[in-house]
Amino acid sequence: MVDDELGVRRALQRGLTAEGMDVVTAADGPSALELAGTGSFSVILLDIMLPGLSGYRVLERLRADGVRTPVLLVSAKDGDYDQADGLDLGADGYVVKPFSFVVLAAQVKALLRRGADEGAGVLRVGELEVDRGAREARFSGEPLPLSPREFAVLEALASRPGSSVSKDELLRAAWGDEQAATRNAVEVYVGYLRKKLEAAGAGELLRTVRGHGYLVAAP
Amino acid sequence: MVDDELGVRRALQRGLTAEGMDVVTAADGPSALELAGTGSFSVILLDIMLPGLSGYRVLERLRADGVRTPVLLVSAKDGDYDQADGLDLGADGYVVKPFSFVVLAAQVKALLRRGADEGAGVLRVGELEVDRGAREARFSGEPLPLSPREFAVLEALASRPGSSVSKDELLRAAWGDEQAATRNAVEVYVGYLRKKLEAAGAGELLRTVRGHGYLVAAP
DNA sequence: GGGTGCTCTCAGTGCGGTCTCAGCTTCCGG
DNA sequence: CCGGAAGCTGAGACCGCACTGAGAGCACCC
Repeated sequence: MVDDELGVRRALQRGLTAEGMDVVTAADGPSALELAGTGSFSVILLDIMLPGLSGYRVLERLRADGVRTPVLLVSAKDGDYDQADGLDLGADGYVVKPFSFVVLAAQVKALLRRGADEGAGVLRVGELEVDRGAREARFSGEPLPLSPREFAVLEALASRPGSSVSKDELLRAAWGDEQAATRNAVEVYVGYLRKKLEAAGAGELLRTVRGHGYLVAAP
Repeated sequence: MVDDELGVRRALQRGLTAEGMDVVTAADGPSALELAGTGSFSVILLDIMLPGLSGYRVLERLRADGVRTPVLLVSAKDGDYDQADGLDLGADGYVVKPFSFVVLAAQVKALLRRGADEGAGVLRVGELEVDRGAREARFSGEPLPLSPREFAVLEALASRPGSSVSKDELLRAAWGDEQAATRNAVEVYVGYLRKKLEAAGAGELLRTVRGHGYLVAAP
């Protein structure tokens, strides 16, 4: 957590620690960069109003250095700085001072949760394995050759086993942009996946939830 | 979403709908209270500057009535009203006008996510299970094949077990828009549900409350 | 330049789902 | 016991969803 005011650091450290988090603080941009560069954090809470090196600059440098840690920006009350700018620079959230601690904690938790999901190595659903690191899928040990797009769709589905994922969510997860393709593209790719899954013996793994989307679950 | 300006309502409704949310609007305090009292919302977006009954009062009444739905307050730009007051009254977040839509959506999503965790997955009424994640219903373990509309109706009923739900509320919950269909459609779908429930052995689960609506309760 | 694999759109098909209508049954007050 | 209102239900028309095969466009590789 990066803030130049001692009082803010103390208060937030106490509050977040009470929520079960480990908190490390920094008071200025350079030390924040140094700490963040170690890559050993799950979330960075970054004040924009810092003496010397502003929070924007810190964020910019971090992203330029390839640090992907989620960043929650904290801004001063008056809107001289634009939230959209921060989000464009790669921030994952934005909180305006003075903020409700509950909301702040909720945002941090949401980012933590997301990070925990993304970081996981191998997803398993029944006999199916989705190896996010190797970008490879296997069924009962046998490799399952998938194109990049097919893999992305399967990954999105397998990350929420037993839960239905809508076509719009799949577009967002596997295409990145909801506008990039039509819903029919999703149907086509589910068709491809099914063909390959059935050939591997995974018949009923990928089910249709009519009117909503699809889900993967062990039979 | 409660706001007295038609333009704001339209803009937010379009934007939030594009984010995949179902939005119902109200223009003043009393109708907001009436709608919110049904308890069928995940988040309430509440403008403070309302003619007649202010947002603060609406919030106060809601909490006094035991409505726990998360509330995101929206204030005018100048700080005549204090955020702390709103938070003390039981608000879960605060956004200052003029706000960035991206930020507003992010806050709403954060609240939705939190609510989704709490209200997670499976509603249970006696032997009946309504799995919101998989969009599937089960009775004594056996899957109960339902069409999307049937599922939506059952979900709305099961989310308030033992409590009568009016046909208009069901229209709002399962059709999204009160005008989308007639009340007779509700009767028809309750009929479909009853047929399938009886076939599964769930006889008296779905009862009629003459002159009002329907309710599900364990026998 | 031809070949290959991937992506995505398009148009067509079949079927399940949705919803209205009209007639019927049930309920309840008088 | 009657009549009207509320609720129920079978029939049927319409519609849009899910799926599929064909193929165009594209990048990459010999």
